[in-house]
Order: sequence, then C-alpha cells, then structure tokens
Amino acid sequence: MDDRTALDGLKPMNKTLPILLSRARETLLSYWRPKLTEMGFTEQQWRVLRVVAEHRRIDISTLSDETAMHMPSVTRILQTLEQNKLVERTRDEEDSRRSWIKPTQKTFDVLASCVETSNEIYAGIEKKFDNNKMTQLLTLLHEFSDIRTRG
Amino acid sequence: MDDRTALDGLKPMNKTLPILLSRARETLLSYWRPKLTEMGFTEQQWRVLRVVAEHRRIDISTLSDETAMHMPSVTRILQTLEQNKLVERTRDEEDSRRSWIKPTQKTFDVLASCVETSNEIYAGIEKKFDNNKMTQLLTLLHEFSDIRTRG
DNA sequence: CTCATTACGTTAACACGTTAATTACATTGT
DNA sequence: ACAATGTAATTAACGTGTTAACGTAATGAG
Repeated sequence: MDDRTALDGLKPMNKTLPILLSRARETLLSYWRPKLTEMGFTEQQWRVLRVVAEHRRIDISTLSDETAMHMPSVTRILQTLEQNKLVERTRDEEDSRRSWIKPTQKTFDVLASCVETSNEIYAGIEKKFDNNKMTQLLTLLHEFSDIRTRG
Repeated sequence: MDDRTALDGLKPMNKTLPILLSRARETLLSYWRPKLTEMGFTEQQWRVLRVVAEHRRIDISTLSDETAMHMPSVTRILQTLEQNKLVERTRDEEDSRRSWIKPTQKTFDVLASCVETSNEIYAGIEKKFDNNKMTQLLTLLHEFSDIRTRG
C-alpha cells in the first residue's frame, strides 16, 4: 500500500482555482471558436487586433499589458498581422526604441464584420449566465487580479 | 481620419472576461511560480502530478478531463514524468487501448515536501482576498463552466 | 463473420507561453 | 563626457495549446 498520508493537507484539484480558471476559459472559447475559425484568427491574434483598434496608436509594451500577453507573443503575432496588412508600424521620432502600432482600414472592416456575431454570442451566453452573475464574476476577477505579487 | 464607427458595438477589451481570466491566472501563478521554479516543475506538470496522486490509478482521458488539459499535452507531460520516475504506466488487461497511470512513492514524497509551502501560499492569498470572496469566485466560475456548448 | 463505426492514445505541425539572453537606444550620476 | 544603469523590443530555446491525422483496438449492424 502506498503512503498517501502526506497529501492530507492538499485540496482536491477539481475544486481549485487554476482548474476552474482553465475550464472557464475553455467554456468561453467554446462560444467563440466557430467564429474565430471561420475568420481564420486565433484567440490571441483576435485579442491583439481588438486592442490595437481601440487606440489611435499604441506601443508594444502597453499592448502587451492590455492584452495580458507576454511581449514575445505580441511580437510574433504583430509580425503575422503586419504581413496581412492588419496593422501598421512606425518608429517613434524621439525615442527610436519605441514602435507605434496602428490599425488599418482593413482592421476596422474585419471587426465591423464581426459585431453582429459578437452580440449574438454575448446574448447566447447571457441566456444561460445572467448579466448580474457576469458582473459579479468580472468584479471578483478584477479584485483578485489586483493582489498580484511583484517579485 | 479612420472610420472607427463600426466598433461602437464592441466593449472595451480591458473589461472583458477573456482578459480578466488571463490576469487572474497570472496573479495566481505569481504566488506559485517561485516554488514551482525551485522544484523544477511547470504549472502543467504540477497539475498532472497532483491529479495522478489523487487516484490509485487513472486513465489518460480522465486525466485530461480532470486537469482541464488536452490529451496531446498530457501525453507529452507523462513522457517527462515517466522518465523522472514520477509516474508508472501499465496497460489494461481487458481493453488494450487503455493505459493506467499510477503515482509512485517519489510522487508522494515530492508532494509532501510541498504541503507546508502550499499552505503558506494559500494563507498569503487569503490575507488579501478573503475566503468568502474566494468561495463566491469559485462558485461563479463553476457555474459559468457548466454552460459550455458542445459542437 | 465482415465491414463500417467508434473510442483510446499518440504523432505531427504550427501558434502561443515562458524565461533568459541579446540588441539597441536613453538616462542617470559623477 | 562617459561609464553604469535602465528600458523597448526582439530572438532563442523549450514546453504547452490546438487541431488534424494516424494507428490500433473494441463495438455494432447487417
């Protein structure tokens, strides 16, 4: 017989935050995946595109922060998007380390073609998980995110 | 001037569920990463190990389900863990498609060496995000996960 | 029994996550 | 001035996410 007594101090994984966060993400994606696949974007490319479109111009560090993605990932994704004319890049005049990323008309066209479906998706979700609960969930997630440690 | 009118129907990304889920995961990991790095495990390897240890034996499909990871990832991780003697594998006698994964004494030793730190980490989190909120959050995430679409 | 179907698990290919190292440029302090 | 330090972004290397295809074994209808 194995010695499992050591594990008495650990909670069952299926009730822990990391697993539930993964499942929640997977559930959310189950609503979006068909549309993303149809449009030929990954979830992450879509996120970058969405955030870029919200700004007249944005630098890569800020973009990384607002998409909640690491800079190396953003760098790779921007290369793809730039090849497809979905973003433009210019260098800052004063600080030549900094790049400015700008949306193109194609960016807006692609997003516009998705607004209707986007609303349908959110409506579909709200039918099963009402807006009150969603607000609570977003608030709690926001509060939790704020307790991050640095170091 | 660009034509941004198309975007009026879309919510700001920084307040949407996908971003907040990513941030929450990153916050949680910020508490665990030092210990995981010290032990030489990735978050995912740790998850697999934890779930394996909860069962006398477990097949790979179930393991995939309980870790909320796709089977190809589980397959890869098990290869690593098996090389390090952290799990054992046997074939089912009746259904030779099925593999059974079993924890080893080393598995329990490693987990035991982590129980204390684990409790400290949870205590540190609870100091900033009380148990009541955590319970609410877990409940809401669980409810949300249940609305997943199939297809 | 036979053939199509379904199920378990792996492999393959490409995109992203993660960390460290690197390049290039800015800033600070003395 | 200039060396030291800091910052923006990329590259490199390896592990995981994701989908499709594959190999093999069980199952079920005719």
